[in-house]
Amino acid sequence: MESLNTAQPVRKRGRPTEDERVERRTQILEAALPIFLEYGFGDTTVDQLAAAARVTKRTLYNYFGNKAGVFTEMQRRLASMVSGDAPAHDTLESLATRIVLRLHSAEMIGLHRLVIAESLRFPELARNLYDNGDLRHISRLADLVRAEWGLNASSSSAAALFSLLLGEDYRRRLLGLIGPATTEEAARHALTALTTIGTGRGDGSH
Amino acid sequence: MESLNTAQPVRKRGRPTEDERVERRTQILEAALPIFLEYGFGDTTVDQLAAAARVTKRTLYNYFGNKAGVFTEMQRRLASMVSGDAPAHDTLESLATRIVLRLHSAEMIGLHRLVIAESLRFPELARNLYDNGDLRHISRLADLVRAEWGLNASSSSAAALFSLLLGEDYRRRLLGLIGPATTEEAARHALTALTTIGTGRGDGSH
DNA sequence: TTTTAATGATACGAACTAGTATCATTATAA
DNA sequence: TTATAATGATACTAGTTCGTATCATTAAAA
Repeated sequence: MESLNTAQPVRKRGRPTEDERVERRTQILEAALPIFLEYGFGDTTVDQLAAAARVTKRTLYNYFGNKAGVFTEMQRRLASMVSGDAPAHDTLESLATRIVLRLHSAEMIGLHRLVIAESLRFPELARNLYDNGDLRHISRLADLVRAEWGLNASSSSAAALFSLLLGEDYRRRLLGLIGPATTEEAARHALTALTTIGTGRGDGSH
Repeated sequence: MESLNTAQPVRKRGRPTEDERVERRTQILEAALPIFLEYGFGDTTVDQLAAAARVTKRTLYNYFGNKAGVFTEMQRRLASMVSGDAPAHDTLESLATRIVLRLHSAEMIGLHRLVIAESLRFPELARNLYDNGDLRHISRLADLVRAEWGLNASSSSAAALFSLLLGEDYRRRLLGLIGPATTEEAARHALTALTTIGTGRGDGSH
């Protein structure tokens, strides 16, 4: 069921330098990510991983020991991916919009689905996603909530706001019922959530 | 070395009546549920299912054709499980508490985790969970929101309320980071969510 | 130059698994 | 009573997959 040789750019053979080793390492991990995202851990075969990275299984086992080794190594590279980079200047609305756009993207939905599915087998993966994802987002939201709404807005506002930024649409996307969010949808969604938390009643009125 | 059999209640052999057939059918499906919840679809073997149901593979294939047949048949029995039965008289607070207690239980978290993991392979399962779960909960919440808060509270209030009833704790449970909710935690959680939506700011103050 | 570590290509073994087949058995249906 | 459908118990087939092994090859290291 796998496509056979489609003009592979044959790799050189001999002994690699140290730089080439680290480069190949990242190359394998980057190739593994979309495979795991699509097939999950159990239904991804080592042959798939090797083929995607244009590497033989021999090399793959040489670098990572086994399949779980590739998986757990990959997750360490995801910290920056799940948290995203924070612009210096940000308003609550722009931050909320960026969070929605990010968490409702196809890549992040796929990643979350994978991590949830494998959370019992790979607890570190779940912990990593939560600490570097949710917690950082909530922390940044809390800073801006205090800055824009004053100190009487307790820290639980940020957590509630984050839950609304996910909302039903996020659940629908996790379940594969709808596609990723557009920029416009994300902005509208963020604004609605802000209004709901800021004024109550959640009817989006002003 | 007599028998490895640990006192299995050996089943009778001959031809079963129609009643016995339906009974055995449900018996197999009920036994399959916890297995699928624990191991997922891919890592559950047919031998496991047969052993759990105290039935031979022969019988299992006779009833359900194949492994996916057991899985998809099982999901039809989950409609009532995911929606729950609705008491005639309910206040918004009691309904919210019951929803939290239900959705944050170990069984429901396991089910959701499974459905999310297999949502791409079994889209019907995801659709079933969402329609019979989320949508019904939101609908019931919307009725009571209108009844207790008046008609000016739009229907989006119910969806936002539902998102808060899930909240960060639900995410933590999906990721296996914390255990199921106690009755007290559920009641407190529900009250906080109601206050957040009802008054805004989400600080739980009155 | 010589040695050696790493690789490509490929084959292989061990284990597991879905699904089928065989045969005796037994209770239901005719 | 007799024929038959369904089962238990178990073995089996065919396919898949993880991980290892073999051998030639090549470039870095000594």
